[in-house]
Amino acid sequence: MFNRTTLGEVSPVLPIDFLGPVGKSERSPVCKLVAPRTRILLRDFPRSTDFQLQDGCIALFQSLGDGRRQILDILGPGSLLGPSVGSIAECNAETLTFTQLRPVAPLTDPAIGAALKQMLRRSQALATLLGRKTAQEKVASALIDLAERFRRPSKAPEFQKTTFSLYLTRTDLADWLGLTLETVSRCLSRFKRNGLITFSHPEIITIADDKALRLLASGQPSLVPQKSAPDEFCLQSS
Amino acid sequence: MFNRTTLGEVSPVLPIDFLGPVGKSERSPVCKLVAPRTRILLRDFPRSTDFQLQDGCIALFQSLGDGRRQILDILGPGSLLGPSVGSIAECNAETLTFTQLRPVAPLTDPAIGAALKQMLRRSQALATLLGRKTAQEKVASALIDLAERFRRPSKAPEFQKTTFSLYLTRTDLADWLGLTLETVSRCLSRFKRNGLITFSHPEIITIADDKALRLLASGQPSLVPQKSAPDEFCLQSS
DNA sequence: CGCAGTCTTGAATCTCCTCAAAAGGCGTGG
DNA sequence: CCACGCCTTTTGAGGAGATTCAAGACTGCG
Repeated sequence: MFNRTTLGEVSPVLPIDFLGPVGKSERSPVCKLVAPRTRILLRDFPRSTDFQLQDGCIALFQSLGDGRRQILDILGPGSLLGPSVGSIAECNAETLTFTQLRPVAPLTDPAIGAALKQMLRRSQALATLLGRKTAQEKVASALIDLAERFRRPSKAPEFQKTTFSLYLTRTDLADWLGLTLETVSRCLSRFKRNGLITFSHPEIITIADDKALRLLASGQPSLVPQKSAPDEFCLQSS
Repeated sequence: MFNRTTLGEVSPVLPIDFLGPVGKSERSPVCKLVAPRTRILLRDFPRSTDFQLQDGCIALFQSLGDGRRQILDILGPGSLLGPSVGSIAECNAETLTFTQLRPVAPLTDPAIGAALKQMLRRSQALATLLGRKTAQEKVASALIDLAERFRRPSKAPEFQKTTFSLYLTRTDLADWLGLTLETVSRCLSRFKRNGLITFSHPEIITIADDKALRLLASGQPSLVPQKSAPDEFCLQSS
């Protein structure tokens, strides 16, 4: 039935809200719980169904022959994963924490298109980050992105400093941002020193100065190119 | 009718095989010929039709506020451009040479999905290039990609060295590969010195040693990540 | 308590960038 | 035809940012 290792398919450790045991023969579309650092195989399963991340975090990545790794995206709750949208490129996926995957009904074409557009937009933003941002800007951008998607319900609703759990290690961040783990660590330390963020545990980050951090992130790609703007052409059918 | 500048909509200079004049009131789906370095507006035209590149070359790019630019893809003959697939992200487009755009009938959803997947695959490959390849590897990768897509019918079919016209300037290459124009120029000079490529005009490149160049390009992303491979999980519904 | 893992920090190195000048191509005009 | 200006490309020298190498600190776990 499985032509790949099935280890880790169902994690030995279950969180409280686990929906119930999953057996091979079961048909009901219950969530699968996957342990941290589990490789998810995207290729060679054209007949597999798609999944949606219920909870947790997954890294999509490509590897170069000599071990260099580039994380292409960090998937959070809501993200889709599967042959319709995920097995597109020559890439692997790995869970970064306990992750719940919910099987979803076959997607309609428009839904697939929408999901693909979302992934493409993020991929393009990553390319701009990788090609044209400095280390500081990269790390700031990453923190803002992660904070928005993995924000924790703040226990003290008064001050509203965003806190989130950084499922990525320094190495993961480095592989995502095209840096080394030392550079990432140095940037984070610097941000901490300068009061942009705070953390006592290395993996629980609090945004202390959201405005300054966003400024440092060098903003999203600007829509009005500063370069010489010669002729313009409206993309319109005759 | 046009709420943007129409300059450059129809180039004043026509190549021999131009299909005929294009008038504003014309309905027939004839090719549009666009002059080099013409900005093509992708946003704000949701009702516009899609186009297919008949001939020529277009750069898709994003700009950062301070003028930094990242080229996200180089489109060649066959590539689609338009609201269905092109106006996705916050990006602009610019022709790099005389370019013919052919209006196409509204795409079916599966066709849009296929086009998006193709774009996503290329975008992810670019991210890996930007994040994890050295300058030399980047330039070598770019040359191989361009050679495959813009190869010229070789006049001497005997030796079969691939020659292609490099529609990109050194600056364009730099903005695509996350480098500076000087670094690009130095890499090209080095490749020339080492016999990997030849060129007398800076924009007509001949691949002299395809094998060595591909080796230098550090290959396509490897499918078997070298990193610690812990558990694996087959993406399959119960 | 001690070990293994990750993270932090420092010093030296290197790749790539910045600044600068010179070379080459191309069109214009004398 | 050649001189001139403009633009892109090439090449060099120096410098900055990120990497590499290495040591030490912190955390969790047996």
